[in-house]
Formats: sequence, structure tokens, C-alpha cells
Amino acid sequence: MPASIPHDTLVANLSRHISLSEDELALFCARLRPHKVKRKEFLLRQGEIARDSAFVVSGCMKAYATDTNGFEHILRFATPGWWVSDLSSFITKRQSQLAVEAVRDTQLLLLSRSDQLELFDKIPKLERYFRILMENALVTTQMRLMDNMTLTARERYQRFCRMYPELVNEIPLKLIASFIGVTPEFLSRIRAAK
Amino acid sequence: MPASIPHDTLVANLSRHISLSEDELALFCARLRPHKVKRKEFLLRQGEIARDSAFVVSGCMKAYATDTNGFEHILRFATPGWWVSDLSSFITKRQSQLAVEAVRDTQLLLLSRSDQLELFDKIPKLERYFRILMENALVTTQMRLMDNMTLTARERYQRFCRMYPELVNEIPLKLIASFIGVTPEFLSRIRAAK
DNA sequence: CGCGACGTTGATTTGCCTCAACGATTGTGG
DNA sequence: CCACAATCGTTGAGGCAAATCAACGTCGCG
Repeated sequence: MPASIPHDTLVANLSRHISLSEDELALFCARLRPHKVKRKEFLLRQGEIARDSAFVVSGCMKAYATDTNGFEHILRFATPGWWVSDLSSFITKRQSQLAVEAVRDTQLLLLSRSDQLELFDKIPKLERYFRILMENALVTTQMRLMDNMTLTARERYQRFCRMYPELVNEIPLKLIASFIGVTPEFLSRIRAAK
Repeated sequence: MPASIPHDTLVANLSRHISLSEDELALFCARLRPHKVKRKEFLLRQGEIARDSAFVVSGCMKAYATDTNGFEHILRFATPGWWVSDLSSFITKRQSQLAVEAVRDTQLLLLSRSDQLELFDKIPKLERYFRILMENALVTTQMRLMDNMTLTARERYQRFCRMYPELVNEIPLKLIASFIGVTPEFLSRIRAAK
């Protein structure tokens, strides 16, 4: 049973951490639901319940919260090879604090929590894959938290340029500002100086 | 085979997420190494390799980075029932960016990465336990990151008081300041106003 | 073509930091 | 048990990074 093209990206990602048999792979892929979103379309709105976690095949998503003054704060971008959702809502089935929206036209593979948990029972190695993903995501998030506490706005911008070189000149400045935690005006000044 | 007293705290924690057989439990507990640290003693210094992850039985630990100006920034406190380490170093065996130090006399249970991975193979349910821990830790860290981006210093202090009521009047003000990301002087002013 | 989203720039404000001085508390060695 | 140092919390004066508010030019797109 040949995997369809969008699944290949995920299978490549999987096999960097675990190896599955043909059967296990088929079982897993059968639960993945391909889904396309166009720029500015939502995978999840603030206040909804996050049914699915989404693997990004192509394109780019953003996960963000809107504060009481209506300003967006981007928790993370998800580029190809990353999973994205409101993890808190995905796990607890409470209302999400985050919205997940396409920054550009994006191909996704969706996996529901119930399917995921069922697969964990059938394929222990898949639980290992997600355990590793969670570990890595936690390390990344901890590092970002420390950066926010220790670095200046300029340094955070420079770090962003190193971490997301493929985005720097491809997405609006205001999105970068909202990710590194400054106003668009101030980021513009940062760029202007040197 | 009766578990010793310090292990009981961990077993209680475990059983909130998974259930192990007697044998599995014994196998797991055999790899845990009790360890005591006195106030201001280190479990891990910046630049060392994190051999172990530590479960806090009693007391309190802090994980923090020291910036180029010599200021401490506390990533997290670990009170009884929490695991603590420099996760990045624990996984990759590179030099740790964080130090882990006792805020007060503390009882720990240590588990090395190699023992942990070995146990994952022998007891898949244990991998589930840590998968769940990682999920929850990631949710917590993401929320803290968003708080840092959206809240004022005063609001972050109020949130701290709600999240760690058992610590607020028990640890030095400067530690709280270093956790919420302000100077001790400014936190003092926050407390003074109302 | 006209409108809205975007990036830039200037003037002003502000939240928080820096530096410095000062009591109060803790703890430590003699 | 005391003397002294160290750590801690507080307060004041001044400074700076970044936010705010506002105006304006540009561009992409319906």
C-alpha cells in the first residue's frame, strides 16, 4: 500500500526518530486526514475546542493569542515538518486560548486526539515518537522563554533571523514583531539602525 | 517488596497517570537513587552535563540561567511532585545552560537518562507517564511564555501568587523577582503600591 | 482607480531599570 | 552570647528601552 505524496513528508519525519513496520505505518496513515487551508483561513479559533493536531506538509501556520487590547501575540510559527495545535485544548478539550491560522496556503495532515491515543495503544513506538516530539518542543519553548527574559529586542530579532531564515523576507514585518514581542514600529526602527 | 517512604510520593504521582504491576514498580524503583541536597547546594551547575532528572520528594529546587551580566533568571521552581533537570542537557548530553540548585533542604529521587530509556523499553507504560509529563510541562511553559508577552510585571506577580501560594511568603523576594522577570527593587515597589 | 494593509518616521510618554543609600534581619565565628 | 558581616527589603533620583500616538508614502489588489 503506497503512501500518498503528502504523507511522505511525515513518514520521513517519523523515521528520523523511530522505525515502523509496513503494517504499522499503514495503520497510522489511515488516521491522518489531509486538509488544505488558504492564507488567513483558520484551523482553530480562540474559544473553540481543538479536535486535531496538525502536521504541516507545506506552507506556514501561526498559533497566537489575542490580548484584552486586541493585540496578537504569536506563540509560534509552524513550517513544514512541525506539528501545531493548541496543545492545552487538544489534551483537555477545554476552550482554546490560541487561534491557529494559515500565514500562507498550507497543506496539513490532521490527527484527532482520540485517534492518537488509540494508536498509542496499538503502536507503542508511535507513543515514543510523540514523547520525543514533546521533549524537543519543551526544550525549544524553554529556550525561547529564557531568551525573552535575558535578551533585548534587537537580540531577539537577530535570533529570529537565524532560526527562521526562510520566513524573514517572506512574511509581513508585523508578524515577526508579534512573535518576538515588540511593536511593529519598534521593529522597523531596529531594522533601520544598521 | 515494600517501597521505601520517599518512593511513595513518586508512586502516588505515577498512579495518577498510569498503573503498574508490582514487578514493574519494583523494576522502576530500583533505578531511582535517593539523594539529599542542602539549601544552596547544587544538583547541576551551568556547563556540566545533566546526568540525571530529579523528582522532588520534599523541599524546593530552582532551575536558572545566569546572563552575561551575572544576573540570575529562574526558569522554574520545582516543588514536591515535580521533576527537574536541564532537559536539553539531559537529552543531548551537551553542556547545560541551566544550573539546578536547592532553595531549601530537599529530598530527591534521581533517574539517569540511560536508565530511563532502558525502562521505556521494558515498561511501555512508563514511557506513557513521561509522555504525559512532557505534554503538561509544555502546556505550562507555553502559558508562561504567553504571560510574559502579554502581562505587565504587576499581573505576572499576581499570577505567581496564585500559582505558587506555598512559596510567596517562604522564599526571598529576589527569587520571585528573578522568576517573573523584574528587578528586586521594582518588585518591592509593586508590593508597596496597595 | 481607490481602498486598505503595510512599513516608516517623528514626538512624546511610560514601565521598568540603574545606581546609591539606608535600616532590618539573619547567621556565623569568636 | 555578643560583634560583625552578609543578605535582604525598601526608598529616592535619574535614565533608558520600548510603547504610544499620529502622520505620511507605498504597494498590492479588488
